[in-house]
Amino acid sequence: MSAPAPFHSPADGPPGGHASGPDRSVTAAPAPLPDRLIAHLDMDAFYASVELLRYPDLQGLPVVIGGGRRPQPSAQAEDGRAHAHARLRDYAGRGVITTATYAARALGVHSGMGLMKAAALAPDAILLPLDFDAYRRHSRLFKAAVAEVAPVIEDRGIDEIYIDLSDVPGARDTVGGDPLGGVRAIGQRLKQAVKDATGLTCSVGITPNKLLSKLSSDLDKPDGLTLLMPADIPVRLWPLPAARINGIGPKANERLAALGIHTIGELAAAPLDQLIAEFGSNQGHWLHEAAHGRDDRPVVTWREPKSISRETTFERDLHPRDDRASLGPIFTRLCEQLASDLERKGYVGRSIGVKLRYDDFRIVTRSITLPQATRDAADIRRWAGRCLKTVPLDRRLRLIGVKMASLAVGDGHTTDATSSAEGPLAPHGSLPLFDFTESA
DNA sequence: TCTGGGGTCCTAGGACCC
DNA sequence: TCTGGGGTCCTAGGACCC
Repeated sequence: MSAPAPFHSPADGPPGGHASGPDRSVTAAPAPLPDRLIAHLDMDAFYASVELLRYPDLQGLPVVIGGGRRPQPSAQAEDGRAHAHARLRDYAGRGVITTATYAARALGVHSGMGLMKAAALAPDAILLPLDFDAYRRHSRLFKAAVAEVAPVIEDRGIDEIYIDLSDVPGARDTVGGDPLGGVRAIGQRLKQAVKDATGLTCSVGITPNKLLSKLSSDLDKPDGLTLLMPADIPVRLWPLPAARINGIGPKANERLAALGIHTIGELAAAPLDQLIAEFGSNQGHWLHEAAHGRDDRPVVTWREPKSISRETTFERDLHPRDDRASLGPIFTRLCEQLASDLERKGYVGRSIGVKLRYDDFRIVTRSITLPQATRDAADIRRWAGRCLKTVPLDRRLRLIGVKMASLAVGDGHTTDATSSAEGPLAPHGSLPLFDFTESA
């Protein structure tokens, strides 16, 4: 358990050894290589690219991957030709785009967009369902290929990784008078290894830290290789929108805009006091450091999971009372899936929680901590049911989920103490409460 | 006819303890 | 006869990311 905080608290102070401001000028001698050389490698339109390996005839066409829970309505016979694929216009349901090919992005659709909305923009785009097994297979392949070149890898999900190149042999070699020649060659080797192993392209950024590398891998997509060193920050970083910084989302971006801050350079020039006044000490300091390209988070090769969860969005909103007959079995199945996930991964947990999303998109959560860890499906179901009883169930639900936290490595044979308790939870207010968890 | 599923981390208040 | 003050655990909500 060595998960570092993603942001540096003010107590950590700024990382040492840096000049304090935007005062770099062109110098005659090349700057020495930084202490660390960190790569961020991002697969290009990953899910879509894996699908194009399978359907090469779709190359260059607008294709979106995504899906709802409904069967593809007009997926005709699987005769393997382009006309067999569903079109976006035929979709009906609640799915979102997971990945869009670059041709589809040119039509204005992007990941996260609802498929119904995307269909209005690009009705003729091809819609392919998700095939997670295939994506996981290719994910393992590209990560293994990278590990052959540079073994210190931090997993950031199915399609991206950080790689610590600091101690890779040759990384600090000067090639043809270029002090970055060695590290550039390693970047090219990484890309070639990924291509050889998977047939897929990726984009790589190499810089002194994770923050800058993440930004840089995005500067020349697809199939890019971008090196960015501290002296490049004013020219290459500061013109970018502040929201390009990993960790500045829509909310923070709006608050920055209200301060008249739109670019990373404007953020770098903002008085620290002003940022702290607006965002608090922690985030204020972090914003300031980030805008100056400073980040000393290490590349973390393994971390224990903190929680494991299952959730599902219904095809139509369900009422806790009227649709009790549907909700009960769905809820039970989520608990069983969660129990089997815990077993497969070798964890038990002490904190069981539920999550509901109402039809108006409001989310409520409830959780309870048990005296003993468990992974038993019936235990989970029982305690999650107790949590549900404390939630107002007075309007339709869009989503329900179950989560286990406070995880520990374990085999699940150490406890049965929680099995039959009637517990401490009191109903919430005076709202009508329905228990759809008990079979009628 | 908006808006998936699986995660991480932070904040903030209350309980409880020394 | 006010006002303590840290530290930790628990719970709920929210921002953000892939």
